[in-house]
Amino acid sequence: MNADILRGFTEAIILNILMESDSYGYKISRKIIEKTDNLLNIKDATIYLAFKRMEQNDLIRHYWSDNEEGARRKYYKITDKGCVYLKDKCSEWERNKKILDNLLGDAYEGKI
Amino acid sequence: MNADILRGFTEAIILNILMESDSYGYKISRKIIEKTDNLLNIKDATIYLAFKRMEQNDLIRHYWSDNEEGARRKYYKITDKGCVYLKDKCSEWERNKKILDNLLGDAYEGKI
DNA sequence: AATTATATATAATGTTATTATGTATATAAA
DNA sequence: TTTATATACATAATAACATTATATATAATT
Repeated sequence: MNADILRGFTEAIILNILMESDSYGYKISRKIIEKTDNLLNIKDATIYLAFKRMEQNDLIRHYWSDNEEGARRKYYKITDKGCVYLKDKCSEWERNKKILDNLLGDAYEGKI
Repeated sequence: MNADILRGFTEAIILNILMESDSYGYKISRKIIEKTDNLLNIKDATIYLAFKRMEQNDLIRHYWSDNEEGARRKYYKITDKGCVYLKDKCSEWERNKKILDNLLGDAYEGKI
């Protein structure tokens, strides 16, 4: 389960989930596993580090849930700046897909 | 020109070029620029570091060109192991493309 | 009572790309 | 003829980010 190709896109993945609804670390972690049918498992630490970076850059903001039962949850909400960032990252992904398809696609076929 | 998405795929890009013919650092660097219409410029140092790693892992082997005129050139040739590695990386790319398309594709549309 | 699931957080480590820097030759421009 | 540019290789220092390891804490299950 090598997530190295997704390097630099962890934040966009998280932000896209936050577009659906506010959420928190543990739930996002589970959601990624579920959405990718267990093919991608972004580690907890990776997510919390991404939260930190994103909040510093004002892409997200947090609030604590006030539910008495259960462990406390730190919810995150995407900001306007976060929306713009996500949009840009989606464009970047489309562009990069074409580039890498082009660089990996032609010479290889049929030669092995 | 952010090449961060290509992290981990520099070697595959180089190997794919070496599938066409043996080549050397400077030429490969130019070829990537040409092939991507100047959208991707992998730095010299990145290529030479990749050469080093790949030769240590027996994915490529070098020989010096014997041309008297012009600066000397260190040619690289892909090995059988390199071919297998490239094949695996291409599969990984196809897999990761689906994963990231899935993670970026659905919630975003029409919401901004 | 012990284990598992839920939940957050940080330090240490590893990998890889970039920048900066250095060497050297050949060709084109001034 | 001197200078700049293109060709060609190489390494050290830096930066970014993902993972592993580790720590804490509560709730639910066995």
